[in-house]
Amino acid sequence: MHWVLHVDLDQFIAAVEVLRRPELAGLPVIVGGRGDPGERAVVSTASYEARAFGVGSGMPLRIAARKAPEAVILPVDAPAYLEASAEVMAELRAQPGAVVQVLGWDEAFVGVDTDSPEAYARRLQQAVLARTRLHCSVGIGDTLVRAKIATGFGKPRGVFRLTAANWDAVMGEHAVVDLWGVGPKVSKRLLALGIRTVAELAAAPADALTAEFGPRMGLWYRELGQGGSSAVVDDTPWVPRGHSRETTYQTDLADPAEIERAALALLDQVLDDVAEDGRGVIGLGLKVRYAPFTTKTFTKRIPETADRAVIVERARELIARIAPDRAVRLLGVRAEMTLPEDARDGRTPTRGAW
DNA sequence: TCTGGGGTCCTAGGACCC
DNA sequence: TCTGGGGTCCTAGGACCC
Repeated sequence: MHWVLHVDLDQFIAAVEVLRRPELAGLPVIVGGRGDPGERAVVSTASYEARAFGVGSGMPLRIAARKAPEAVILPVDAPAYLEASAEVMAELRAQPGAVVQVLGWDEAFVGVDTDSPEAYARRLQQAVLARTRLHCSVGIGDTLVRAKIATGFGKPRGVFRLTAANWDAVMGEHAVVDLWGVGPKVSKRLLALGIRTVAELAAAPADALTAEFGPRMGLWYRELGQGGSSAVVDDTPWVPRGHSRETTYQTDLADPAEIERAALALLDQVLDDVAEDGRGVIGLGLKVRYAPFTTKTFTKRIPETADRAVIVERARELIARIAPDRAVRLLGVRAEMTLPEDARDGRTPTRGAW
């Protein structure tokens, strides 16, 4: 029988840091920003010991340091995590019969035909541990959505199975926000329709949902409430659609000339990233956060044939739209890229892989 | 509490064309 | 001046994920 496994490394970033600093084992460890709690930055990952103090991902580093004064705070070292991630994914691909779809640094779907998915999952955990000294949790499902949600019930270091057989019993009374792809905003709009639980979403009339969310998303949310339908793990290599760089400045920028310089510097990095992929630019985006928290985005199409000088010229047109009299806290530049020939049929895995 | 950085996809509305 | 229906492209904004 075909199964979808969802593999998720436990406290991945913190675990990688502890591996190379064994003296940190058992201590509260927080990884975020440049490791300086005095700066504007947030927590990337906290170890379980740090989580016991109420520290969690996305929390401002300053607050985290206040909650867990004893914690060791480390800077983010992306290349190290990327390397560890590659080892993990290679081990997943080495499992017998495994089709692997990577979702991020620390998680992947594994499609496999087996009669005992739990035994397969346990062997997979052992293999990953033996190769990387990292622990993971595994969700087993008959759909991608169920496997993904199952993992949360298996943490840490566990295995949990979620299928059509126990979906209602396990998830029916959960709030819709516990579903993968339903956040606080959609949750609120659903509540306004009288839908609070997963079971209520699963049974909601389609026309009410499509009226609120459109034909595509409306039906998708209902399917989500039912546990999803796709069970296809797609190992087609991921093709990035674009690149972006974003910086929050430690002190707000007020001088327009300085703002322009900062934006052009980000653009330079983004264009280097695009060039590294050997692709062209078909769109530009400029994101501005005026202090304190108002964010605006400007976008522009770019002819596929534009060279770097032309792209920079178009970018200047966007930069010129930044309000000259407002302090800027964050700038972000995004480039949308041409798709390579073999990816233009829309078959590459995206969110549509569901 | 005071909010990072890198991504993806969806929708609405206006411009423009036939 | 009033005016249908359908299509595509562009821009802005929203939402979500890790």
